[in-house]
Amino acid sequence: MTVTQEELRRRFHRHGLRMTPQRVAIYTALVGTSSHPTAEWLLTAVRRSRPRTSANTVYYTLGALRDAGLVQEVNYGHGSARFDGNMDPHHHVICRGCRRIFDVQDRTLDRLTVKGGLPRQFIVTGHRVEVYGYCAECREARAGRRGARRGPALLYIQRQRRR
Amino acid sequence: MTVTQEELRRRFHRHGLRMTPQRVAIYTALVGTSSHPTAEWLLTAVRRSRPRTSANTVYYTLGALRDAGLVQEVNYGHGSARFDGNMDPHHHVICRGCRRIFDVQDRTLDRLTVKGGLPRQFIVTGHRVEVYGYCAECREARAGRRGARRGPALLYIQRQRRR
DNA sequence: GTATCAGGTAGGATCGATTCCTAACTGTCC
DNA sequence: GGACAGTTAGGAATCGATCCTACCTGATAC
Repeated sequence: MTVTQEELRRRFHRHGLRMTPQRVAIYTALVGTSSHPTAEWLLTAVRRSRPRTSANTVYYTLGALRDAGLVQEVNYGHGSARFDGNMDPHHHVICRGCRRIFDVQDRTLDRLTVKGGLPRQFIVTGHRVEVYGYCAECREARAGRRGARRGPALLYIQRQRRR
Repeated sequence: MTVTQEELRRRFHRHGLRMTPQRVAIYTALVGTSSHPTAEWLLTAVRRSRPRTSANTVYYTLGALRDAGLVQEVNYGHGSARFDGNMDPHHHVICRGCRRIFDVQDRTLDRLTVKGGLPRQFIVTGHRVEVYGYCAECREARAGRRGARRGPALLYIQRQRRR
């Protein structure tokens, strides 16, 4: 997705955010990818055009964009926070192998009914459906070591060794 | 929930886990609460009976229990990982104010159909629904500063009449 | 156009959760 | 009872994220 300079100005202005080269770079990089990048990925991306950008700026900016509702933070544990420039209603499919996050646009998931008891007087502001599994690339790697674990596979993610 | 010594032995043994006092303490503490505690909370709990238990042991044990499928790790970003001794299919309600996590048991949420395109050849192993909002205690604190941000209406859940 | 200044940036220090490393310890099985 | 792989403790190291501070600069008013 691309955003015109004018639309960019409007979005930033609406939330009282200054339009600096760093912010424009960070925001457009984020809106321009569907890869749900980490702050570090964005830092690297931004440094291609502005090598002296600091990590601090990326965190500060992402925080500001998040608070303004221009961007959302999606965390599934396991290391760094991920960010998503797509603010349209959508849910996520997460590969347990490579940890990639894919988008799913599905109207029916946007409207769910909770029958089971919510906590008393709980006000619902939103919800999110996460689908877990294995992408085409990872299913093969997994096919080898089959049967080692059976599981209510749902709801748990194997931690990846940090390298 | 409580677990007999015998059942405990069976569960540990099934996964080739040794039954040490530390592990028993950690596991029973986790199964005995519905508060989705952090590793640190568990460390404090365990140290009441075994003061010399190290943080490392808690992490190591939680990792082992998680990998064995006896426990699940539930992360919603914001600091420490949370753990859940409840392995029955259930979903979570998260208060954006105090960050508490409540359980929701709802059969209909366990069976969702994703119509929107999943990535090609993606194998689904599970899913989870997270409901966000504000608990009774936090809604008041929030009532003051109303209207500052409107949420993306997209993700909303219809609340069904409580039986 | 210039001044003004709150908001933004850089860079280093710090924090906090988690993992790594290593040596000592101990359930479990034979 | 002995052997040994799995565990534990404790400290060091790592890494993402935040804090602190001084400097800088868009945006607005003049």
